Amino acid sequence: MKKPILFDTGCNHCNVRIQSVFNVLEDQQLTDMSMYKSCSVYKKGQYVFSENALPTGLFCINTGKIKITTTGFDGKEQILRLANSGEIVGYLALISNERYSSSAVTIEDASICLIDKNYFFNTLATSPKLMFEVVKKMSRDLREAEDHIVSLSQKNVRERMAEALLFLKATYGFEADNQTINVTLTREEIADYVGTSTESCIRLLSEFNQCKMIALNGKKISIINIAELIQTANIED
Amino acid sequence: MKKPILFDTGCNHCNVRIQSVFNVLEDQQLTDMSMYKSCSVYKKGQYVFSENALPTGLFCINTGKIKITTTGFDGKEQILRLANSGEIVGYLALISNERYSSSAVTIEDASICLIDKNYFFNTLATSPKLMFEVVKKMSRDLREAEDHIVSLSQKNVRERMAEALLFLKATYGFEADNQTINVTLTREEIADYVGTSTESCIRLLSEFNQCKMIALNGKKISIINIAELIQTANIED
DNA sequence: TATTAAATATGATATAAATCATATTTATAG
DNA sequence: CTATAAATATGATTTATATCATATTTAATA
Repeated sequence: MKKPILFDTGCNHCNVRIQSVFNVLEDQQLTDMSMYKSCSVYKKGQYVFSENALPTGLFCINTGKIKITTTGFDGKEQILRLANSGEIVGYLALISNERYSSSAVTIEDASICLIDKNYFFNTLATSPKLMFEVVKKMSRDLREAEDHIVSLSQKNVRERMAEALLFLKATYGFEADNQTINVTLTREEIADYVGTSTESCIRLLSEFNQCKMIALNGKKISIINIAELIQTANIED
Repeated sequence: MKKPILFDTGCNHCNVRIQSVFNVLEDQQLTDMSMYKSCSVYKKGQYVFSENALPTGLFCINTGKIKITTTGFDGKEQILRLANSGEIVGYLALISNERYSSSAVTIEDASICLIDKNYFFNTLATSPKLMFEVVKKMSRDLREAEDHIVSLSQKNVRERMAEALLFLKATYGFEADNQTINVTLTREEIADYVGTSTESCIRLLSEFNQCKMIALNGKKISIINIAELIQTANIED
């Protein structure tokens, strides 16, 4: 489980700190934090943490993308959340002092820092600002989970698929061409997020492609007609 | 929107404070809190707060039961959470400083306290213990939401229905007879939690009844064979 | 580069569950 | 206590979507 430590520029110089919950810390606090974290490189598909393991700290994504998955009832994978650089992952089990209820797997090469548990808790206790940021992060995640529940309960697969594409765009943005979603997922992974079968996922993507709502290029998905995609997703206003 | 204030025994004497997040406060703090809260009586079916409204404080259930619902895409109701006495409700919008994304409706006569927003935030800022309790509450809710997502994604209606009955039992417990679930919901409300149609809900309950897993008496549901219900729910171990 | 495995694609079929329809029972309100 | 509405119950029908099957393409690995 040892990961090669690539670089250890201090957290105060971290290029994603502005997007992270640690944005509220003082420079000195960030310098201190550097001493209680280690940064590791992960190849695509590697586990960052695993279901049932005990947390030893908080993960913070420096570069790369991660999926948070949990194993369902017949071993079927469920993607609960997708995370991008700057985001913290694995805070739930850490804070509630439980084993991980989900796993984190890189969906592309990544470098991820692990902040020591005790150090994090101490900082949390002495920095109400940081605590508040963490709480806001939890609020967003909970709100997102609730939206997901409503979708799964009330929308059909077609609507959820359109919604998922918009969600991917919102999470990872576009590439330089301003229309290709900046993440590479297999059809099966998309299906595992949408809550459908891989075949249905493939069929719907291919249908959206024929409707000229999206364009497909291997695993890359481009959004051509976002207005129609929003309409297909049946989003409230 | 004025509610008759029934009683105002201080929070330090509150009979549900032991189950609540405020359990960690000192007696003096609870006495202080009493001055910044008002307690109101609600009849069954009344709104405690409504989607899109702005929070003015934190609700804490003294007696009674509440459903947290959100309106889905064709006006269909989705039950996101069920709360019992001692629980705080409406904390998400309050903390993240947003409008309510869901409504709270009493499912039986209730008395509910409203703790002033500013007072709550001040207490939160000065009591790391309370903050930690709130965070733990959020963690539990998020964890529960994630479990719900996996169920909705991967289980069929029959499994989810069995799971919902076990969930109701876990949330509200049994009545004195030790087998009747201590809450009264319509079939439609159960369907709105499970994510199915009212008819399917009715059919499944009636089927479970015929299988002698449960017994039905009007709206009251008794669990007769919990082992088989667990098996039907397809719960992991 | 050859070989194997994984991912994508698409058709055919089965089935779970929604929808529609209509009684019947139980609440609610006048 | 009666009238009216709401909730429960069940049958018939439709439909969305999973599952099974198999081909093709793409990626991984030796």
